[in-house]
Amino acid sequence: MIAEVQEWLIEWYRREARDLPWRRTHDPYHILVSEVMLQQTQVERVIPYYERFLARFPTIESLAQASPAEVIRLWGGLGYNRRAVYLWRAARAVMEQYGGSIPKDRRELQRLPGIGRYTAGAVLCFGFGEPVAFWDTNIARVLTRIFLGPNARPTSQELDQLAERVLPVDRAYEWNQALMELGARVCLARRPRCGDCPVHELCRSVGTIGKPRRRSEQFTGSRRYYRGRIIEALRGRWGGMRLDELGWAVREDYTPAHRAWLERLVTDLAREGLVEAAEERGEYVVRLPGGGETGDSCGEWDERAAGGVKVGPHSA
DNA sequence: AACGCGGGGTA
DNA sequence: TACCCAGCGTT
Repeated sequence: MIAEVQEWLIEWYRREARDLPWRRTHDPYHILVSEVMLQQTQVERVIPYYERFLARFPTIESLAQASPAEVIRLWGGLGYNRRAVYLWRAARAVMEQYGGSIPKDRRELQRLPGIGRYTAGAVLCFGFGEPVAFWDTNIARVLTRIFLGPNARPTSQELDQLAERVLPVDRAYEWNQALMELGARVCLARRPRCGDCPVHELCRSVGTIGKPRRRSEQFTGSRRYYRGRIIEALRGRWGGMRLDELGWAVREDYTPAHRAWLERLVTDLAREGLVEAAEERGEYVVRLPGGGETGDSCGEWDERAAGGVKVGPHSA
């Protein structure tokens, strides 16, 4: 049963696989960039960002030498901006701790910022060609449906064991890619297209329907929305912005009465390394980290020279 | 275990 | 409008 699923699914993948740019490389750095971008983000949206990012930062060293501000700017529109900071920090860490070579070890990979269980496994398998088992939401759904049935609710550990048990160690790359390809195009969460599935004859869930999603909350006007607006406003401002100026840029009805609200957002963003808040000439100025006149266009950005996260006075 | 984190495409 | 989406870090 397992061997048949492996055979049919991989055969289907060889015939049907989309020609995605990260499937044309085994460079661990390129794979890492693609996997971080693909976290919670659709394939079609990632493709142009992936191409642009690697055109600007073809090596992990070039990424490590950039300012976080430039990486955040290049990330603009992709969403989850913290990923840009994590990726940049990971590049710095690889340069400093591993001499520029991404570690070929699961635990060491998972110590890097922004790299969790899934991404570490994907880098090992797709970058280094290691026969490792791992799972994301797609793989979890596909494996659960095929091998456990429509009512199964496996724990994380059970999914680890299942993925491990059904992994064909001599064809791990194609197997893992095939599972994700099937999950993305056929074995859909809500409406699986079992008629198009290469393993529907073997699947324990064939013909069943996915469970309804939980309602997504309102985005416009949310905290997330304004965080995104703040980063977007700062992307076009190399000199930074005064706090009130930033307030006007992110909401039409801004008044100084909103200042405490805005300060809270800015200090949280600063703590996460997405912005830099500093007092300059008596003004409270916010900018992307390392994006000021001191860094960016000329040479390597130095974290120590920037002095880490600064937060200006809370009084007027 | 629960929560916060973006954004654009599509029905 | 509401729904969808190759996770991770924090609490």
